[in-house]
Amino acid sequence: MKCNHDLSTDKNCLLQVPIFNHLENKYLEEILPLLNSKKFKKGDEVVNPFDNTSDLYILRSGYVKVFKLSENGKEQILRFLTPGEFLGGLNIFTNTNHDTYAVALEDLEACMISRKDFEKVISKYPSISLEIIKELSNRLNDAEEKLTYVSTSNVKVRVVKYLLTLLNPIIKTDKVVIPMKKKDLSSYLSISPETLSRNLKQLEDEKLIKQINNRTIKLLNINELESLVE
Amino acid sequence: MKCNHDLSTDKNCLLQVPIFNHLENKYLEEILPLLNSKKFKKGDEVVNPFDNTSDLYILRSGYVKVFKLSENGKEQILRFLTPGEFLGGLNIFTNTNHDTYAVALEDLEACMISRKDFEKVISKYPSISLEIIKELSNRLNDAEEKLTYVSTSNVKVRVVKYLLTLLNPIIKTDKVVIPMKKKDLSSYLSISPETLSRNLKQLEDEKLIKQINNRTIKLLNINELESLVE
DNA sequence: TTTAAAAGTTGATCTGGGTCAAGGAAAATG
DNA sequence: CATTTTCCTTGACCCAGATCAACTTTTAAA
Repeated sequence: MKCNHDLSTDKNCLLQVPIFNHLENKYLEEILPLLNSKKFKKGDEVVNPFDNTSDLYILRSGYVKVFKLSENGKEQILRFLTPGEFLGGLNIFTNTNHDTYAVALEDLEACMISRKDFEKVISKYPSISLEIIKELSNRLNDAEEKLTYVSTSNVKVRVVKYLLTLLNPIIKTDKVVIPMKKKDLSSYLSISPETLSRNLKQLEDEKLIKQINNRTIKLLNINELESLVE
Repeated sequence: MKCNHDLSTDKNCLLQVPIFNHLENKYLEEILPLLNSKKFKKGDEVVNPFDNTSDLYILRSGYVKVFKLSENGKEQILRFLTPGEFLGGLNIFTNTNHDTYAVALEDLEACMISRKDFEKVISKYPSISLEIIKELSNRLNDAEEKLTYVSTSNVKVRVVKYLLTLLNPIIKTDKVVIPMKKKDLSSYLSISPETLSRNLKQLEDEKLIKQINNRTIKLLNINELESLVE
């Protein structure tokens, strides 16, 4: 985890990120010196509820899983973060410990800004707050939607719904790639790995999908799949 | 959980509400004229995903349940709002339809501020954004914690955990009052009404609680209850 | 106050999905 | 590269909690 100052890429970081990239160039120049680069290796904890740093990270490259642990030690994956998204914010914003972990799923680079500096930036540029509010609103809705599915829909519906989210709306293809281990996917969907495996097999038996390899799935009948989830 | 404070004026409404009450008096005076009072009868929909108004409501008195409906029509209660909390914000902040409903559980009064006016207020007083960020962060954490419990803990643990949240940390008493219909509680806990009933009975058989009446429960052994949920 | 409707309880029954175990596939490691 | 470790799959089994039905209690309406 080494820190360095590479302003050109830090600037790319700002330009890439929704919470900053709406600002005018001269303002970005002001924020730039406050950023530090930080690298994490696959498996590193980016955030854990026991460290007391309350810095904000902005993901520049890589892939992060965010999860909680229950009292019996089971992992519930809450979301995956991709470049451009921020993490570590919760504890910053509320000053309370939220028992949320974040682990790098691959080597990754992040821009870090300290809590103190971030508070300065926010109060100077209120539009950043609005972007954060927007993002938090969307995360909240996702979480509440997920809670609703888990409590009211059966596993098959949830699996199919997930597969359909993988469809790229631009590139018209019926092949989707699961961007994580199936073990992580099963945690994300709140089911056991065995049940995920069996459900995919059943969908295959019903000629609705074809598992090309471990991560790639061909959707054979998208209309039929869509009608299953509503 | 009724609020006993007199919130009969719009100004009291501002003073009572975390997202505004940190502002100086002179600023409150400025915001005051932008507020409209609005009353709802028990059962009225305060927010529904199909109306296109994106006003913000601040609850002055009464009690609101916020929920989603699944594709099979089942209701998942997400949270209950008490005086001082805001609602309607999601659609304001993100401009997308989040399929969330809010219904008055009793007659209630709210202060309403239009989206346009609220945007003005926010950009003038950035500290309001910070309060909203704080509240959204907490709601997000609650939702994600709930998702974790529902997927990893059994019903008994969730019921006991809920009962313990009803303990008032100030007034030392072992009697708690469930502030809603058991039907709504079971939806909130993501279980069936029958299962809730049976679990409460079982806790009574184990001499851990005593059901005084439909809504009042005496916790007979708080330490033991706490150890059940870790 | 009576009546109707909704909420809550209890018993009987059933099943979706969890758990355990064991073997095969993939991925990390040196 | 070979080897070790982790991941994935499949079968056998089981149980927590849902559902259905009948009855009681509470609440709302008239």
